[in-house]
Amino acid sequence: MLKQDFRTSHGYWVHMTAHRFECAMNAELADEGITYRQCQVLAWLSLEGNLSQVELARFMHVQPSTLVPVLDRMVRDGLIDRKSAPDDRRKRIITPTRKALPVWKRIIKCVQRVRAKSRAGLSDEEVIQLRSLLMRVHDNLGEPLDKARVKPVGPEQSLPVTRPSRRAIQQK
Amino acid sequence: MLKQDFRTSHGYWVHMTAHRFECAMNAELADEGITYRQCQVLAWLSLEGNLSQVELARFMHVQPSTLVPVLDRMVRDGLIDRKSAPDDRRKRIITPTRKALPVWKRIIKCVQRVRAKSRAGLSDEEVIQLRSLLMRVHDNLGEPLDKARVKPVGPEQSLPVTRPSRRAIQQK
DNA sequence: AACGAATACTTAGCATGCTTATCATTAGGT
DNA sequence: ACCTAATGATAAGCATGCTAAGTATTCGTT
Repeated sequence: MLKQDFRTSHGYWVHMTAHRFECAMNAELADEGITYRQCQVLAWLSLEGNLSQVELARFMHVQPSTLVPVLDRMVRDGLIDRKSAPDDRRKRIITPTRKALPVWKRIIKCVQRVRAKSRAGLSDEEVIQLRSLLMRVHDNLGEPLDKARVKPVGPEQSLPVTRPSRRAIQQK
Repeated sequence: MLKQDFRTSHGYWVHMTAHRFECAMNAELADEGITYRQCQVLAWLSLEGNLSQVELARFMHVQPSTLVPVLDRMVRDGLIDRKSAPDDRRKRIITPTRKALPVWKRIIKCVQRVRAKSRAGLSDEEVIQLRSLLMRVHDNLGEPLDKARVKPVGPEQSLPVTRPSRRAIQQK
């Protein structure tokens, strides 16, 4: 077998680091009885307000069908509600329940702990540079599945904001 | 809901970039009828030689039980063999078949394409710096589950798991 | 040598992911 | 208005992930 030491590649380290982030988050979140993915749902709802399932899926860059069982469990656990939209009866609007707020507050603490731990020993400049390099690699890899999903039709009527402007993020 | 713009955090971009890497690899590998995870199995075998399932799981940083269905499918597809080890009949040694070699050669091409695409516009120094920053973040986040798995040779090895059980979460 | 602990693998159950197909509803063109 | 196409949610099938529990085998200590 041809040897190929991928451990020297940046892709390998992106993968390993993401894995550690997710494990660290899951370990912190276990006490809250919530998973990493469920926490992301609450995060996007807090940032963007109530969303339909398709909108939420687009923000999270997963398929709408992937979200169905995730949301099912969150409804079961009383973290969110699914309400039919009056203007379009196909849509189900996802809304955090009152019970979700205290959970979300504790989640923010978890995130801050993991973030602080992860950047120990790195200067502010290094963190910014890491983020900037990652964003460039991210953009290089294109839109693997959005392309097929986004309709390039017409005068971009309700273009559902795939991503925020790069500049807005940079200058923070 | 309290707003918390995680899109400015390096953790978010690690996550998003890893996702894109995996999608790009899966798209390339689809023609080979192989998945990202299966390709990693061949990669580790090519790098470390034949391994038992536990050894392979350790290299890949997944649980041994996770590997069972992955290896089942690879045996089914004729990519690997599971041979009982003569010295320890509990072990099953994983070996790539003859059929796996040409697949592996094409996989290397896929990896090289994705890697080249991902680092477009980045200098060698920037790639090295990215990798170096990722490794520091990776190390900061510690050993989320290796700790329980790697025997510290000490007297305190019976500690089963760090994470609480699913059921304990349910009844929160 | 005997016996309890550790190890290797498997199985079962849950939680994500994806693709493809289906159903209901809405939108668009004639 | 009418018919077709597009859209939103779901369902079904496959591929990973994890934990927990079970079986077979080996190790370590006595």
